[in-house]
Amino acid sequence: MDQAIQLHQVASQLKATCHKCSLSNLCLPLAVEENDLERLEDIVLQGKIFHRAEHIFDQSTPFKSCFAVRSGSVKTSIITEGGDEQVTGFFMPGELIGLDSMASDNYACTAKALERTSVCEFPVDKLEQLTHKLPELQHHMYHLMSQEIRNSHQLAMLLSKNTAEERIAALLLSLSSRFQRRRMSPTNFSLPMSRNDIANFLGLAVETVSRVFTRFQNQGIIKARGREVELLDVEALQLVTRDFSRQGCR
Amino acid sequence: MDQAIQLHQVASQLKATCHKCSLSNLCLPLAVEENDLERLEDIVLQGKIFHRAEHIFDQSTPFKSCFAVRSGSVKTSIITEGGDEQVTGFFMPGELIGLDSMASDNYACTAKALERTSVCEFPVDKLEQLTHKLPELQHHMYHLMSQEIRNSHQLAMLLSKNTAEERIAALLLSLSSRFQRRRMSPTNFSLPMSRNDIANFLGLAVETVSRVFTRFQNQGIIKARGREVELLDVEALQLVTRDFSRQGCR
DNA sequence: CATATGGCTCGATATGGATCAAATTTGAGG
DNA sequence: CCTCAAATTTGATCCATATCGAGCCATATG
Repeated sequence: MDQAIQLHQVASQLKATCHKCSLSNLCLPLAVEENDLERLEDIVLQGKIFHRAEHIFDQSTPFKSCFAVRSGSVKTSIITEGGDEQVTGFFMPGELIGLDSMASDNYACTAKALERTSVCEFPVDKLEQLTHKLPELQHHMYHLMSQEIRNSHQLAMLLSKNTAEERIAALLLSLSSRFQRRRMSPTNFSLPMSRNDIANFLGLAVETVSRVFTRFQNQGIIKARGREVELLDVEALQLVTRDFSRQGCR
Repeated sequence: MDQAIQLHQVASQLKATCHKCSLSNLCLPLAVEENDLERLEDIVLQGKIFHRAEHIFDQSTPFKSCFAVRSGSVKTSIITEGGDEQVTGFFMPGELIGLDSMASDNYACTAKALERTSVCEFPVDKLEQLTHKLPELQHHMYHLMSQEIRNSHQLAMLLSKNTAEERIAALLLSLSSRFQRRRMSPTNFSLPMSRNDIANFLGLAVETVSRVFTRFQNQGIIKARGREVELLDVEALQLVTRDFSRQGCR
């Protein structure tokens, strides 16, 4: 086959289709007028696939792009000089990764696919140029970053004031509402991350996470078999989290 | 005196002078070309004074402005439905408050002056318009917000993985470097916040904070009389924080 | 098939820091 | 200088969770 034609086909495949994306109501396009969408599509590198455990980017390598999750899920974490890992977030479809890196030349964390995951890449230089032209998009970026700060504060609060049960209930409810946002079952889903990741993220020992899961199960609040979770009594979970707002924590 | 003249004088006093501000190398003007500074000055309401314990803004009231600290210091905190307070940050001269509120119509937290404090007010609607015109300023805003996310992650890390001693050492070092940035003594300063605020911020009991202070003192690492602190052995402090980076945590 | 490996769970024990109670210091008014 | 309230410190006890040890299951490997 003619190589030029082949290249053209590849280009067409890569050619973005934010228009058609089912996540456009969550992701960046949300902010953009229909007729400006093409401009966003011009800069995005769409549909990159990563397999389980593959790195989307690595801490301390040159910061180039933000990434939106299209399908699958991603874990971000910081590796300290001591070699400890701290999970800083879990990202689901429609959510944007890399906002914590815009303050420096290098990525502030490592992003790893938790399963087969498809992402859209937004090169920051182009993204910044574009937000400069589209005030709505700029506003949306501020919005997303601000939300990220708030999530992070909520997490800090969870870590500093709440018990193991409260933390885990909060995480389950957060995941639940994020599944719901994507029109999936809010009570019946499969956790993309291991108990280890949960423990690390919530500042607990794996054993504690495990124990709380079984305790919840014995109380009839959830049903859990491995990563498959069913929330049997959402109100009870909300009660456990007490004054902890549902949308908090990531 | 003629009222018109009087008003004019007030206006002149309020008229911004980012040009002359000694903090312009920390604050927003940093990003702005000399000849664009006037435009920033046009939108800023400069030199508002708040006394100790006065609120600069309140959680859940309409979000209007970000504030830069000019002198003094500010504490931000979230009040949960249960009535608990969670301190989310301490802000020193040159630092910007309110970035966590840009995602919503209301302030996400309450900002309270810890002492007699002067702030510059940046109405967000105008600030956004201006960042739209000045790409450098937009970039700087991204930078600041990203830094805030990172600080918040660092705090979460501190809260989830580190001991009481490590947390307090990290806070002292953070304050130290922030004083240094303002060309003040990095080893001899007075804490703007109470032991209670420190405890709340670091997720500890007041008693624990107190005990760690005396322990550090007995070890000859610091000297503390009330809020006056002298860091006698910075290296020892850094050693305590282990793998915790100095600029982290706020 | 046997063995290794990683993820998860369970029980027993240890401990850092919370909590409770009380003494001491500091600071603002009068 | 005195008084009262608030902030800080100190001491004694308690508890949630880490830690250690071990077993179990599923999947991967030689």
